[in-house]
Amino acid sequence: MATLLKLQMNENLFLRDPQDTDLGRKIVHHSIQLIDELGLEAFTFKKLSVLIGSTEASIYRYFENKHKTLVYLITWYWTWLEYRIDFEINNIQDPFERLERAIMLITEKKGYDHSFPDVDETALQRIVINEADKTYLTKQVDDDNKYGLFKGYKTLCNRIADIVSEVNPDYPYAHSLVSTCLQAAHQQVFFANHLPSLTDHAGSVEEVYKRNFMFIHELVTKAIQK
Amino acid sequence: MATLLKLQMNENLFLRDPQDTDLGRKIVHHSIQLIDELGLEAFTFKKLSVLIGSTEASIYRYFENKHKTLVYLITWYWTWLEYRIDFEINNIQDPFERLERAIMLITEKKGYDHSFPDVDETALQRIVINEADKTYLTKQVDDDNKYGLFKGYKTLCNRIADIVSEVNPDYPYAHSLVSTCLQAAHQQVFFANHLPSLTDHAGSVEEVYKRNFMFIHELVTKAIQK
DNA sequence: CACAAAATGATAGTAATACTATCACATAGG
DNA sequence: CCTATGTGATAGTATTACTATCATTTTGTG
Repeated sequence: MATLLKLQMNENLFLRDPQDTDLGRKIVHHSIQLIDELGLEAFTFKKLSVLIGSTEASIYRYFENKHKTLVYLITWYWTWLEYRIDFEINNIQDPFERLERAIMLITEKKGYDHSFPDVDETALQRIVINEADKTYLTKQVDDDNKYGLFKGYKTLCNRIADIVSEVNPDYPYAHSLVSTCLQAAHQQVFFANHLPSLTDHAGSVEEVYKRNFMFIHELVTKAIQK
Repeated sequence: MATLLKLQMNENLFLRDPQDTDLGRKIVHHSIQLIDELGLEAFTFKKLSVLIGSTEASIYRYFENKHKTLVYLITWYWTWLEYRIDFEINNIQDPFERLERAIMLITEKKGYDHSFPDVDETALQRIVINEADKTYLTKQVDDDNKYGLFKGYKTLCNRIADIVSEVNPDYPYAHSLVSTCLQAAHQQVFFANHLPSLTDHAGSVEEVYKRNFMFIHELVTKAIQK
């Protein structure tokens, strides 16, 4: 039986902490379900309120708007991913092996994590694939950044860039390389599903993920080779 | 004096060809200006119609909705970029040099091209940086793809992937590598402007673009090295 | 257990958005 | 000249993205 855990989230992501109440947890759980099902554009607080048998007004007490809700969910995912990387490479000494494990974790298909019963990580990974870029591709990106809304992503990126620098301290593009690979990790899956001529990954879902791991692993390895 | 040119666009991108009439050209010209200024979310046909002294109804006769308008503009950019690559590498024999020129063209900051007087390529490049991913990150991506709306992007990607394969026919991820680099080419600029801890590119605008060229050039070169 | 405080629900209302429809007017080409 | 096409003017609708108010329920604390 897994230990129940709670990830610490930046307070500017919400008005009332959704992890603290029944309604809050319902909002998180069902917004994942509904964004996955409808996509961000068709997702509304009205539809969500009907789904969970509550009201728009109540949901607005937790999240300022649907954009902040998305940023919250996506940030939760990055924070969770960083936690999993930390956990897994904790007692590995060899920097290169640490890097390999990290690449494995960012490129693998996610399953349900029993430590977080309200979050369907499989659905959330699909949301990351389809919607994550929309968190920052807005006119308010600088404001949002000022309030620390992207700290989860930046911390994750820096964490992995540090490992890159452990392997090769002279490689000058560690951050660019990692942010590029984090992007490719989900973008290539999207392309394999919808615009297959933009990738070389084909076959079953498992094969796509496996091939994507090999592509990114090789890309990173060669890029930072001394 | 430059020759005036017209890029052939997929007919499913519009209801009436905006390149054929005064109003159409005004719509293209000012939608670039307005999306650049307001961002896609705040851009509306109402605001555009006021700006060009026309009406919403008239604009709807050219484009089905603002999403299609964006796809049209972004596709125009990819088509233009491919034309420029073709033009520039036309009489270069060495595959590696052809590839280098292509990477230069996808990563360089764009200036105004007098062959297309209605299009402000500098503003359009900013739109590509901020909004391009939104063309396909939607629930209707498969429908849109069926109607050929992404052909411009796919053709460009394949064109460059072919050059990659000329340099190294055994590299198995030519398409993935190119789509990843096309993405990085604008994403890294966005990060340098708004989320600088996600890149290693800093300094003046010119330095950011130059460093990004070097990053991507090195990434590709090492990736496809035999 | 009582009571105050906090959370939720019910309801209403508003400005803006994303369209669609209709009809009149302009004009451009054959 | 006259017809077809394009454009403008105007109106209307359902939905969205909120905000506000007040009643009711739940909860934590003394």
